[in-house]
Amino acid sequence: MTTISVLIADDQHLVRTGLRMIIDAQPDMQVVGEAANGRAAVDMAHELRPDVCLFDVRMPIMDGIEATRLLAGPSVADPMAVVMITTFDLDEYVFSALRAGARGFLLKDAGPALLVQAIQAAADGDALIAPSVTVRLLTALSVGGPPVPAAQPIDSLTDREEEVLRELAAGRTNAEIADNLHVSLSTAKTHVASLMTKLGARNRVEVAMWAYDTGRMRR
Amino acid sequence: MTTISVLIADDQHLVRTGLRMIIDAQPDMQVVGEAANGRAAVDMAHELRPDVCLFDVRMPIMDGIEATRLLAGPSVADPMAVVMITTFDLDEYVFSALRAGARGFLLKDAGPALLVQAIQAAADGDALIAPSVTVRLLTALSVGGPPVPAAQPIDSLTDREEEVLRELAAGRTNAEIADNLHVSLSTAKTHVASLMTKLGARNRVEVAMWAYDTGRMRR
DNA sequence: CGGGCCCTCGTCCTTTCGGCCGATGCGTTG
DNA sequence: CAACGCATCGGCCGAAAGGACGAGGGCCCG
Repeated sequence: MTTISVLIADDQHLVRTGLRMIIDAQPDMQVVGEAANGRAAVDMAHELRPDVCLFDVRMPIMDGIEATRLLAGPSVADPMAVVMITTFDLDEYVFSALRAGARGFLLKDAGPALLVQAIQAAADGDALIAPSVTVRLLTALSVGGPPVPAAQPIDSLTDREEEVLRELAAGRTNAEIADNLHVSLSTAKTHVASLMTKLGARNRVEVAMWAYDTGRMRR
Repeated sequence: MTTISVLIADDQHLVRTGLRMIIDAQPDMQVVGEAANGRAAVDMAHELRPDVCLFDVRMPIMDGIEATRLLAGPSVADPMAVVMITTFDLDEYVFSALRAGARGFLLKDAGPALLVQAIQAAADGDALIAPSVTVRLLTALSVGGPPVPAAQPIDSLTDREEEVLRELAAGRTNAEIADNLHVSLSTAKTHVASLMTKLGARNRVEVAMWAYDTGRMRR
């Protein structure tokens, strides 16, 4: 029996610690690293070469999906085993995660036992998906249409856009955003417009929702 | 040295387990119960009488604020020590939580050490608030106006308003809401207006945020 | 049966949003 | 240096949102 090394990436310190304690409590598993964002997670994964990566979907700087793509994507030579965790069970995430090469997909309301099983499965080269998620998968597959909705990478946001996004998601008007960021109303509107375009949102509410879902909101 | 008994309430299983492991790892603390929503938390608190309650703000059925009010509110004979945890550090929460009688307020990205300290403080009859939250508190207090924004219990929403709220928080426009609920644009606008009034929101984005924060949105 | 709450719908008006242009400057990169 | 991305700003326009009203009908409760 070999010990399974695990790398954790989640932007919430308490969550990381909780996951670590659950995993370290397993006799054959050990957490070898923690990262607070996707960028750091990718770097650490390259350095530590853990048996399994445990990534949260929503993380600042780089989200878990993108990190997974870089570590286990189709074009990666030596793909790693990545298990994704998310608070939200939105379809988009499941598909994106699996497309990105994830070997597992769990919801945060899963039990510790399922987490351990998922890690074990990923280490074995298998994959475990939360039952509730699987149902959605199968439903989507059986409904027909393209097996999996086309991927939309979402252009990465510029620094300024991230700032505007936070303001917007706090319920600020364009005028308030302009004031807070010390720019003209025109500029604020320009940034908001490009946000909507990049995210494919139809209005600012959708942008705000996206900010919440992907963890871009200060929390 | 007496052992501090702790009741945990969070709707996410993994988070509960993580918190439990952190707390149980302390020599003088022990988790005596877990609840997945506010209603259950209040019941369990009455039954178990823990030294400290650790509540998440966002929970289904009944949120952590309301649960805190029932256990530690001004009108409670024998108030309990409640520490609140939240992903979001929106001002509304801080004030609401403290008004509801909370003895602590932490962000989920706090470290385990801070969590332990906060529980210890609450058990001692003290209170610990996350530094980053404290800053906001002091700022709000120094800005002037009423020391703490007047408590607004938030009139309970009508059934129809709840429906409109869900539509709105999904990013729908007034016209779309009207169509989906089979009412006129005027009616949809009326409901949205009353939602904003009741929630004290300045625009629909704030309403949508509130829907997310209070767990009214699917997640 | 009156009063209150809710849902419904309407009008009028102002503000904000969102789209669509073009333009300047300033770095970085090839 | 040229090209490009990014941030900044402006104007214009129609659509949407939001505020302030009034008003009718249904339903329940005292």
